[in-house]
Amino acid sequence: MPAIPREFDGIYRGISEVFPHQAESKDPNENLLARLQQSDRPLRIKLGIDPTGSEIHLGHSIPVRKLRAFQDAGHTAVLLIGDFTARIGDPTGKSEVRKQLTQAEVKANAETYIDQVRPILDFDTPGRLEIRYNSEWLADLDLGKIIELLGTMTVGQMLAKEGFAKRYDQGNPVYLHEFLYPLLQGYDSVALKADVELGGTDQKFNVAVGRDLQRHFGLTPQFGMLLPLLLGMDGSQKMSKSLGNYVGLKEDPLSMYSKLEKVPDNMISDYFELLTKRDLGTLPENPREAQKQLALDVTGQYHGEASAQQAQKDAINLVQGGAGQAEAVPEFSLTAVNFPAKVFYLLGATPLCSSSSDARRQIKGGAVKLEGDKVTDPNVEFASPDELVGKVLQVGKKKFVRLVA
RNA sequence: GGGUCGUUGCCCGAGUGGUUAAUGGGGGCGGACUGUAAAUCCGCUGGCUACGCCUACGUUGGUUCGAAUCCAACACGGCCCA
Repeated sequence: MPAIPREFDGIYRGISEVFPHQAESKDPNENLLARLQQSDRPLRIKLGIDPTGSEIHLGHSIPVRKLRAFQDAGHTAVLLIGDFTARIGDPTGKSEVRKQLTQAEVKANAETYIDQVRPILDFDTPGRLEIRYNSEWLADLDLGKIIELLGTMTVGQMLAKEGFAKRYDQGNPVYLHEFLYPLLQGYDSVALKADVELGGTDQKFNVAVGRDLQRHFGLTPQFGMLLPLLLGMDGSQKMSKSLGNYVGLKEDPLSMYSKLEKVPDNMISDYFELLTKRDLGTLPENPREAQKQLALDVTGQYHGEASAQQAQKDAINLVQGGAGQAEAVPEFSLTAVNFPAKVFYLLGATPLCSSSSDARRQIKGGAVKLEGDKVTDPNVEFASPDELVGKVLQVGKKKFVRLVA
């Protein structure tokens, strides 16, 4: 494929696939590069997000960052909140049916989403951002229209979609309403007159349906730009909240930094490519050093450089100096604890342990320290908060809490 | 609608009347090691201010001294037939 002109570096960085893709073609309907160069108006770049949870993570940030790259090139980011489709549940990549959400949940989620992408997108330049909700056109779809949509696809085409076929073959339930999802997402592209739709590689089918529907309704079909799925911190599965291998955009600087400084070695380069603007040719040889720079860069994007630097210092102190060194240790108020209190009970009350039973186990396992001293007896008792205030309670190497009144 | 099989702890999956908080694996957590990692080795992995008590094997009842294990109804799902 011909070299990508430098002004499109940001747009073409780290992508997985663009389709349709006729690299040699000058036809703006077959070659995104040609479209970008020939268009006399800002293109409409669609990114749909389903407000199905309240927290978004670095994996979600990738297409959002791409959206920003388009904004910076003068195009219009159309952030589509799938408030209506969220209530169906996208079956993509799911081995089972997703639960349906209530309207209130969806609305609350949508608001926090917008808040979380604020550091990434350009909210200020006029004409660069459009936030839309698909209930706007989906809520009142009449049956005739729905049947028209259903009529554009065959069952065979639907089943060609990997998730469906697999679930069906494995004898798992596939519900009819799930067939509607790709069609509705595609119809969103019709309603928004999207020129490009962004999505993870798992969205290829849905994006392609969007093209078909746009053509069906007499519009120019959109381009699909697919982005790699970010692997989670476990290095083996895609980042997702339910797998617990994620870094949330809302996390405090210290925990964000701590997680990122230990991304598996084989993922460091991908993380730099997808989450930063760093020139990949300049990465340090030493993986440890690279991890630190990555953590600093990404944490800085969400919390500012100063906070990121502080997080780095704290992370080092916490591990090397043990308790008490860092300034950013989260505090835990003893007001929620009844005295006299035994250590295991106290520990169970903090976020350090999931229960008092768990606390006993951790103590037995030799994981617990109070102000640097190992706790071995779960039954040692404290008569009043006074003897605890200011001290640092620790479970394992990285979980700390400073006790306060 | 009919027939048949299935439903176990975070997940998968043993267990078919009596040390059963329930074999095993995965995941998670902790310890050693290390690069604050990976790999490896070891331990833990329902709850309760707790040497005892409580809740757990889809739901609700039943049979039994005693059931996750037997029976019935219901719910949900798979497959086959219509």
